[in-house]
Amino acid sequence: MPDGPQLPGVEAAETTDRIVLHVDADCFYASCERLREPELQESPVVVGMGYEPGETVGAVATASYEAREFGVESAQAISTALEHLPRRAALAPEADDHDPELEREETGYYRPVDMDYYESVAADVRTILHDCAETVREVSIDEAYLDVTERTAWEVADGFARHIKDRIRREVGIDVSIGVAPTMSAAKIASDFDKPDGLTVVRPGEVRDFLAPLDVELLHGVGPVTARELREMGLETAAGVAAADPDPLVERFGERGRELYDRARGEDDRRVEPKGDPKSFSRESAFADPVSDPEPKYEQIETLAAAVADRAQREGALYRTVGVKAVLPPFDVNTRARSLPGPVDDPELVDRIARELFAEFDTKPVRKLGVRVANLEFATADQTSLDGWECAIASAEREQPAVDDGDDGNDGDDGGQADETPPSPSKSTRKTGPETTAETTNTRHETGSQDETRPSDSGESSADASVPGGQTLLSDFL
DNA sequence: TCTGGGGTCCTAGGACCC
DNA sequence: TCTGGGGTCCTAGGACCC
Repeated sequence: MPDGPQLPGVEAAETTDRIVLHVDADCFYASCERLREPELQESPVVVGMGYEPGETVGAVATASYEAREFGVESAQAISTALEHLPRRAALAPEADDHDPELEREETGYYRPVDMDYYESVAADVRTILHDCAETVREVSIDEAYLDVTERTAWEVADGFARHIKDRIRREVGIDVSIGVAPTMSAAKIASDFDKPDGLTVVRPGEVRDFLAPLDVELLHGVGPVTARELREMGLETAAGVAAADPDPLVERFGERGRELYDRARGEDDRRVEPKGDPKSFSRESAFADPVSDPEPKYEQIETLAAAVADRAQREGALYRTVGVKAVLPPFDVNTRARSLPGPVDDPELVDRIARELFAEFDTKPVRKLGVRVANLEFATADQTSLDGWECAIASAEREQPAVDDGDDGNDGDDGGQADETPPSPSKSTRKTGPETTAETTNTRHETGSQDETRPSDSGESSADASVPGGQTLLSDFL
């Protein structure tokens, strides 16, 4: 995004170097666990899912630096992590057989993920960050960009960053690493440069030299696939990319190639902006072993659909698209989605559509399932005033439903959604919600398109669908 | 790394509209 | 009726990030 609206002659002011901080908590989940269990302070700590007895699927969410020395890494499978670092509790009962000294050194503590608690810690950190900057962009629970141009100057930027680190340690009790640079991308890399408890300042004019020796995969947005391709092009470091001919990069990677080239040269004119509303909500879960039987899979779908719908409801979001994900062995990711004519808040409909979309996989072995809602709309403050007439529309619909049907019917599935009559959200929970929505959609399918506009959706899935316990389901909707 | 969960963005092709 | 061009929306998949 460019710099926003500019009047002629104002550009000069806009080129002033920003002072951007990237603040990144060190092994955040593990730090949180230590916060409430100070005994864990010096020991290896692993936070993850799937360590509970009987669980076999799961992965490491965060490993403390002590644990990393044993080879435990983020995203590592639980089984691998346990090989590297047995859990302490598991060894304790046999303490007599072991050298206590050894135990202390070669075992670690495991704690299950507790997002609610980490959220509360993150909120405390956020308060401090907002206190220290004009603009804060929260990237994730443990990471944020700050624009502090108005709060400090380059000459004292390291002291300013030090102050933030100290405040967070003193008032919250965790360590963060901070990168300071004139651009977001350089600040991000700088915060990683000296982890943990790091502070790296890259001043204007130093960015390209700072980046030059770094491996390409350290550039934000370069993962294993892109790194390999870059190497095949003979580009190993940021300096290599920066000195390369940009044309082949753009040819190979499209827009990303251009971005890569710019970033490697230290060019990045993005401004720190607050994060907007979320774009989607999803829930997924894996089976210990691939499941072929439809029954348990539909049970999972139901659970996930309910969780997603509930989340959207709690966040005050309406959604227009419902999707599912089915991961088949070995790791074949399939997604299916369907959009509705208008935004809804309708848990039953989420469940219904998810089941239908999933039908084509219901007899296949599946290792993982997901349900998602997207195309979100959030009621904003000024929209709450619309609630009144939304209700009015809703009741008008009840009296003369034909109006809505006719309207929806003639514009097909796409195009024209944006400027058509405001879709009336079906305000869930009430029994009438799902029915209204289903009817609307139904009508659209039957009369809206005389020729099948989405054969794969409506046609096939209904044909071979055998939805357990749901004989009303399909007839209702299709 | 044989692979958990929650996200974002980009791309390509099809359908549709004018 | 073989057939242009611009634009948008939708779906599916992929790469990436934490």
